[in-house]
Amino acid sequence: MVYKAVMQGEKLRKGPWHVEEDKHLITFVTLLGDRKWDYIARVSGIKRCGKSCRLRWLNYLRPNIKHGDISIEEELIILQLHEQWGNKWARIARSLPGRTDNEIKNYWRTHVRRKIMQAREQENFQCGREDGKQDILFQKVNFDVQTYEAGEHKPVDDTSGTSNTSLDALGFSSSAVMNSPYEEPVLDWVSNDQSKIRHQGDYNCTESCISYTSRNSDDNDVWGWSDSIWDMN
DNA sequence: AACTAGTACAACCGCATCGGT
DNA sequence: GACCGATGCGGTTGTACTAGT
Repeated sequence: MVYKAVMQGEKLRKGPWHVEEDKHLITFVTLLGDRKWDYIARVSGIKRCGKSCRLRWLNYLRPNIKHGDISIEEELIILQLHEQWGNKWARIARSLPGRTDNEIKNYWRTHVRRKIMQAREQENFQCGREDGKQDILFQKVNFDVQTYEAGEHKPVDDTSGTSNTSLDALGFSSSAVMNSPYEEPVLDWVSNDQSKIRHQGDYNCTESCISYTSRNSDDNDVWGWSDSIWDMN
């Protein structure tokens, strides 16, 4: 592995962390707290800069970090909050216990943007499904493409008293959402959705044609858009 | 089996902001 | 108020892994 192991200044390491480094870092953060990173880097003997130590701790070693797949609830929250706040990953991460800004950012880039591009490719047949319906998340990512690429985000209108989009339409049972640690954000998103659709000029569909296709099965490949069609350059 | 392309994600970099002096 | 180091944040890069051919 040649992860550009360039030494910097006085032999500061770069690249992937070794188990021993992790152990060292955990020990010293436990002793000294997760604040004085330059100090920790110096006294611990870890040949890393404080910044690198902080990042390793926050994104990987910190207790209560959730590793593993982003759940559908979490994804919905990410979509909603991104729509509200734009690329404020740290802020979004605070609404998702155990998830880091880095993880959410990566997830957005690798999963959601791909869907956005797919949505864009299919713009020509919006609402063009045989049954006259359009996938709800398809609509959302289709919406997000404008806000993301413009580097802006539109505040979500207050939707008091507007919503009735059913959770069932999103493929969730109400109880599943209610029992979720993310209950509020999910419900907020659901309740906001109709007004968003109304206010979004590019939405061609009304709520009457909203549908949701389940992600977690082989039968529906709404998420399985193949090929990387997102090109940053 | 070997190669290639695509994907996931850890880690780095640069800039902005904060806090102490 | 200016300076400076530390910290936080978002964007980007590089490598490992996986699936397809």
